[in-house]
Amino acid sequence: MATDRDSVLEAAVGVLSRRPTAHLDEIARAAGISRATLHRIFPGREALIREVGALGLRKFATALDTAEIESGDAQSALRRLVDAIVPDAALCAFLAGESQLYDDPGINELWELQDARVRALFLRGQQEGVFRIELSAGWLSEAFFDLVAGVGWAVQDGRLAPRDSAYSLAELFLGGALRRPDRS
Amino acid sequence: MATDRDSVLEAAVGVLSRRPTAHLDEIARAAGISRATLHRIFPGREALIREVGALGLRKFATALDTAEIESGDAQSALRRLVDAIVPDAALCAFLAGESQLYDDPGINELWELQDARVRALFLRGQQEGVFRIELSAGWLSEAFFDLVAGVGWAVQDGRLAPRDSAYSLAELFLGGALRRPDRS
DNA sequence: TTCAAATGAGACATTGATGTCTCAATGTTT
DNA sequence: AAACATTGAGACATCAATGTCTCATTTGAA
Repeated sequence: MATDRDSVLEAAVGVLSRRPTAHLDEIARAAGISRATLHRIFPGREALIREVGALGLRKFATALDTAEIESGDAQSALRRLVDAIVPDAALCAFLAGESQLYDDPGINELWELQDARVRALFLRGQQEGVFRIELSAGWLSEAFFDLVAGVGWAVQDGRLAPRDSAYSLAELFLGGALRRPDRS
Repeated sequence: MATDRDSVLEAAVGVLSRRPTAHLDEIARAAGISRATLHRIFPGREALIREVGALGLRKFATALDTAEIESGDAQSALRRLVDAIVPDAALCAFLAGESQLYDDPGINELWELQDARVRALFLRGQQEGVFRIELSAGWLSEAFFDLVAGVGWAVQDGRLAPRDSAYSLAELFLGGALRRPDRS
């Protein structure tokens, strides 16, 4: 089902999430195609970047669906989300770094939509008494995304083992850095 | 004491941390000088970026010094670090996003130095029984920096009130998102 | 095998940012 | 006031990346 376009986009992410200013030459080489073909698929750099962003948001939305974040208790939902999103953490890292993506109205709208779902998850968790209410749902949502992007970068650069990534993300975000003195 | 160069660099951070590809025109305007003068101070774009990076690392090192992260118990040290670094969070956001900065050996060495100090803080905290040992000191250090950068972005874009930033950062990182059921 | 489509390699033009220069205007020192 | 230094504005030249084109080669289908 992964069309030709998508496989090129995947390769582009690998390059662009590290160096957002990489030349088209480099992206084409990473995708195993020539610059000419790359240009035949995507009319230009701008279009390519936009498509990568759209792919990222599609995958993000799919992860939210897969995790069924609207169901069950909020903590389990968030843990499911972590598991679903970690494989695409590099894509999130790209989304986080490419702030100019959000100049595009279509992209921005799609982002707002997914972001609202995550914020709603935290709000729900706060109402359920699961998440802390001293921190705003907006900040929890933003910080979560920052950490997902951080995982993406760390894994790509080999500073974090992929095996550990979901655990490290979930434990730090949910439990914080402090050791709990009262683990019954 | 803030030389002319530094005031220009501060202005550059404001622009570059948002849009890393901003033109020199824009940076010059933000600094209130002409492109010609900007060019007289910094020989070129590359030099400017490098200087911004160096300023960021200098400020980061100063924050570590100010917070005396090598003294006292680890948790208090980290809280002092949060207070010391939050005013320069935008600079850290720039450092986090500009990965190509670390191609420069001088910059990279300076970064490694400061990063090692932060890692040592977490390691010490783990040995003191303050920080969780299930998460590696390296990951704690990286995640902390990710959140500092996240605070920088959020404050710059008006999504987080500067007043709340230190509290939000410290509480989330140290205590996590979960409400503690057993707060005696 | 043969024809059609897609691809890769490279040449070339275009474009936009950067780097360099001059000069008039402003500000500063003596 | 006069000499000096600094700045801003603008006109170029330069350069690197992108966009466009052609053509030989490969691939795939009939």
